[in-house]
Amino acid sequence: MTTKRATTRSTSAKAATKPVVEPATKGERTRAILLDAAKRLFVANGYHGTSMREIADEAGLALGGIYNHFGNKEDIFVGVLMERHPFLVVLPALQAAQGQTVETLLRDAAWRMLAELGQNQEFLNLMFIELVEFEARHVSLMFETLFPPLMQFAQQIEKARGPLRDIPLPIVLRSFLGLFFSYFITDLIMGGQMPAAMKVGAFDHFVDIYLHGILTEG
Amino acid sequence: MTTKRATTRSTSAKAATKPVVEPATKGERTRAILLDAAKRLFVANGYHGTSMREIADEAGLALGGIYNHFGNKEDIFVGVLMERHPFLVVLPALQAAQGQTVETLLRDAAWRMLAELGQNQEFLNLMFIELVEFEARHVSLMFETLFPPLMQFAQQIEKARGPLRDIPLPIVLRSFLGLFFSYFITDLIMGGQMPAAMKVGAFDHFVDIYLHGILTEG
DNA sequence: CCTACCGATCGGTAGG
DNA sequence: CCTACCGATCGGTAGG
Repeated sequence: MTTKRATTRSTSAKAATKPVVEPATKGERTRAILLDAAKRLFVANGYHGTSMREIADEAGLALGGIYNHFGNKEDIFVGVLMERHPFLVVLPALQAAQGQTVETLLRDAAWRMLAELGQNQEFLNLMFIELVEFEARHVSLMFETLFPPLMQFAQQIEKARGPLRDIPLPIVLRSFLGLFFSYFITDLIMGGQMPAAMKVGAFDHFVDIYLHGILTEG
Repeated sequence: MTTKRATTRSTSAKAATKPVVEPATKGERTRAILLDAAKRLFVANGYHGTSMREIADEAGLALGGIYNHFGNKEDIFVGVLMERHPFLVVLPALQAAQGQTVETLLRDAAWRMLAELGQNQEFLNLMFIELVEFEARHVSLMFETLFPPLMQFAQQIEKARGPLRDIPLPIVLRSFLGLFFSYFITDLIMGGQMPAAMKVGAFDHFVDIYLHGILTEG
C-alpha cells in the first residue's frame, strides 16, 4: 500500500470485481488481480485488441511478471472465461430459482438471471470474443460444469405443476436461454438509438411473451 | 486473367460472395474484391486479429494498393459493415414478407429472414466485432436506412387481421428481431455440443412459441 | 517479480 | 498499383 508500485496500481485498479474465491496466498492474489485486469481490457477492446503490456499495467506489475502466473496470453483468456463466462455467472440464479408452477418457476429464474447479468452486461462481450476470435473453442471446457445443473433445472420444470404446450423439454430449455440473448442483444445493438417505446417494461414483456408461448393457459 | 498476379489471386479467392452491386469500373471491382476479402478475414479472426497484409494477400494485391481504395483499416471495416451487416442482409426479406393475418405475415417474414441469414450465419460475427471492438460506434450510420422499412413493416402488422394480445407494437417488433438472436446464438454457442433434441425442428418451435406468445388465439 | 532485450509483425507512407 | 521502407508495438524470454 505504501510502496511506489502499489500506488501506481491503485490509479488503474478501477471497478475491480469481487473475486470468485477469496485468494489465500500472495500468488493467488496476484493471479486474481491479473484475471480481473485482463477481463476489463478484453471486455473493452477484445482479445487481439488487448496487449500483454496493457494487462501488466492495468494489474500494476511488469510485463515479465505475468509469466509467473500464466504461460501465455491465451491462458489468461481461458482463465477469465472459466471464472466469468455468462453461463457460469448465471448458474447460481438458475439453481436458486423456486416456484410451484412452471410459470412461477420460470418467472423467478428469469428475474434472478436478469439481476445477475444486468449488473454485468459486459460479460456478454466475453462470449462474443470467444465466438469470433476463438471460434468457440473453449466452451467445451465448461460443459461438464454446466450440464448437471441444467439437467436438474429441466427436472424441476417437469415436476412443476401447470399445463405445458406440446413442446419438447429441450426446446423449452434452449428457448429459455435464448430469451436472454434476445433481450440483451437487441438492447446492446440498438443501444443509444432505440426508441423509448421499445424499452419500457421490455424484459417484463419478453418474459410474458415467452411464458404465454409455452403454456396452454394464460 | 492470364497475368501472374491474377493467377496468384485466384488461389486465395475462395468462397467469394456475389457483390451487392455489380461493379462498373475497374476501381470499383478492386474495391469490391477488397471488401469481400476483408469480410472473410474479419469474420474468421476479428478486426484486430486481421492485418492489412492479410487483406492484401487475400484480395490478391500488394499492401500499398489497398490505400488507393481505403484511407485506413477502420474504413475497410465500415465499408464491410455498410454492405454486409445482418440488419441490411435481412431487410429485403422483411420487405418481401406477405400475409393476410398477423400470424401468416410474421411466419412468412421469419422464414424469409432465416433463409437469408441461414446461408450467411457468419455475418453475425460482423455484429459481434462491431459490439466488442468498436462499442457499436458505427450502427448509427445504418439507422436511416433501417428505420423506414422497419416502420413500414410495423404498419403492415397493424393492418393485418388477427387478434394481437395487449403488447405494445414496438415491443412486438423488438422481440421479433430478438427471436433470431435467440435462435442463432444458442446455436452458435453450444454449437458442436448441443444435444440433438435441442436442434430438431428448433426454428419451427421458436417461431411457434413466439407467435403463440403474442396472439390471443392458437 | 523486474529489467532489458529478442525477432517478428504491425499500420501506414514515399516515391515511382 | 507495387517496392521498399518507417517507427512503433507485438508476444515472449534470459538472467538475475
